Amino acid sequence: MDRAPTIRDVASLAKVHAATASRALNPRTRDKVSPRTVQRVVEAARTLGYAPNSAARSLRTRTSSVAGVIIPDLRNPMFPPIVRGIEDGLAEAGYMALLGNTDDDADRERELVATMRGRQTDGFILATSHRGGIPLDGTVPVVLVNRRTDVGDTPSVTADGPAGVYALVRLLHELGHRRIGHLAGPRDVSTGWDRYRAFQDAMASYDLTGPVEFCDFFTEESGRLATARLLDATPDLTAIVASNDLIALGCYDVMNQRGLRCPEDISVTGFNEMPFVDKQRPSLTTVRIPLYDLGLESARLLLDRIANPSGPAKSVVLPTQVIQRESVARPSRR
Amino acid sequence: MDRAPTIRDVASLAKVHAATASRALNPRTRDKVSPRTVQRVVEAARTLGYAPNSAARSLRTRTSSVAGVIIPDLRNPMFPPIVRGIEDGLAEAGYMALLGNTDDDADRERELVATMRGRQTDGFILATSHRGGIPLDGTVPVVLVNRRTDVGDTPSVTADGPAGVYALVRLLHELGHRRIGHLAGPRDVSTGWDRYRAFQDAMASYDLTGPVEFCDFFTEESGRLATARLLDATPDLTAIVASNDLIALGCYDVMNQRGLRCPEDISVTGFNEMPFVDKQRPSLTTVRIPLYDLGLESARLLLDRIANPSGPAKSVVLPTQVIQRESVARPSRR
DNA sequence: TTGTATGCGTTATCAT
DNA sequence: ATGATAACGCATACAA
Repeated sequence: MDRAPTIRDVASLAKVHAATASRALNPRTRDKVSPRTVQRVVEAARTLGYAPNSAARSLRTRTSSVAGVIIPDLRNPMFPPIVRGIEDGLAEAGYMALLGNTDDDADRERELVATMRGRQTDGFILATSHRGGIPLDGTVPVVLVNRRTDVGDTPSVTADGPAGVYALVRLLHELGHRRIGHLAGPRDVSTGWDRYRAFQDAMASYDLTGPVEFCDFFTEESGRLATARLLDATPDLTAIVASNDLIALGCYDVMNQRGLRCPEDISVTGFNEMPFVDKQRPSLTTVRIPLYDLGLESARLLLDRIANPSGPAKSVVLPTQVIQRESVARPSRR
Repeated sequence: MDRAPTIRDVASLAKVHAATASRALNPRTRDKVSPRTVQRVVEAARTLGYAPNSAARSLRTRTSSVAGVIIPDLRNPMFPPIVRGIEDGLAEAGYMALLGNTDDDADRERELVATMRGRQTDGFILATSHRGGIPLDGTVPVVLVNRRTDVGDTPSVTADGPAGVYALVRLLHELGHRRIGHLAGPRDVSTGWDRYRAFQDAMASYDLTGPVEFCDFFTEESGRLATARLLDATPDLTAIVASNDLIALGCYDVMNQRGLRCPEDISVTGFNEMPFVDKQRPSLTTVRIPLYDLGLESARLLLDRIANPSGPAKSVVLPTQVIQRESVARPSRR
């Protein structure tokens, strides 16, 4: 278990000075070295199996080729595809991801950011969900994925949720539904809030208004509670637009408990196609969000920000797609 | 955008030398400094918002408090809970995880390991699945999670798959099934192979033998292909034990296509409870594997190995639990 | 084009 | 108990 070769070992094998070896090995400075020397150094590096010590490099250059990725909880099925996209995007530039889960705890988030900054993270991708400010002071590049802040000075990559909501409401309207309710997401989460507003707008465009109940969280349990309130307040609904799939599944549960059939009695739609919702009973109509691409684009945007920190704070919006399944049908007389 | 405070800033604020500040801030050397000095230094660090520069620390100590975690694909629902457990386990010791996906490509795996080693990774947790050797030379601590190698000199954390298979076969036998088939996982994956052997053993213990078809991958598509072969070869089966849930879902598909009902015609069991299989049609009987705990224990085991590299190569086996649902029933006359 | 010198921030060793 | 000093490996400004 002898020590790993350093650049001095490479240099002495190539019979040059360490500085020259460094220049020869770095693509950016390679043109300042004669081709023959480059050749010798590269050869020496290969035979020794040299790999640069990234700690030393980080210390010297103040960069690490590592990005911090902070999400609420990897077990939420939204995030694995996003994170995978992020990693693939970062890998395109030789970057790696340092992953942290906050469990939606703002203190934990601040703590993670601090720890990661101590680890020389070159930038952050935040997928945490609150609409409030971000725990960063603008001295380090940040990209938001699947969320925006209200003050729009942070680059973000989001899906066009409102367009998806419009499409769902249009679908239900075309099927003949007029009494449509909404199970909204938390008010302080940008995606939930955007969908709520889009729902109101879409309904208004058909000269309708619909009852709304807000969920405290994007969970089945919150969905159950809100569904109960919604059905108690407005028993004659024929369709329910849920702010995401988990809430829709909670809605399924309450409907089952109450002996209401889907879609015969009430049509239900979700949002954010989750794995296996096509195999639910009934299979769930939902909106597919290009999660992997959201991650991929956010990584590219971050790399762009790192390379060019003072550029404009671009935002990227990706299209969504309605996936119609068994959970919606024409309303029946009730 | 002024520079982050260094330990010298902390030291000068606390009116001590940098070396003393270092000792005061490091829990391991804190007892070599007078309590009053520790107090002053800690206070100074807090007021400055000091966070140690981990690149400098790594360079000096040759450790990074970072572990490499290598998995096939985060989008496989097995892995998010495992990775989350790993991260929580690592966090207990101030470690973070550097995550890499191999897509089951051995070259990619080697490449990732090399890159991560260059980043001063203190150890590795491998969740990749092949039974062959690992791409590491024994100079760096490694723990396998949810897999074993055939040469048992690498510490591992696995679930007791064979016990789960036994329990499933016993359940089916008690319900009255005698013609039970197995959709086995890939031969070169330890979990699949172990379950295959456990199936044979369990069947033999009831003086039965059952037809087996191997899947090339743990996917729905592989499950569909193998199910078709199994049913073609042995049409009179009353129960099918699938090597995991995805394969079982593929089995559902083929049964649907062929007009076979589950469980009326054939009972089906999965393995590795995946999210939402309780909401499938019919809800799937499966074996729950403590994925989060698998990750947590593997992190602890790795930390143990890092602290004590020459100790024995412990392996941890965690219990599994059968979750009985609608997909199994007494066999009907056919 | 190449060599020399220096410092990034931390901690281990030695001296006080 | 604390201070002084050096070294980890690399990249760069400057000199040659």
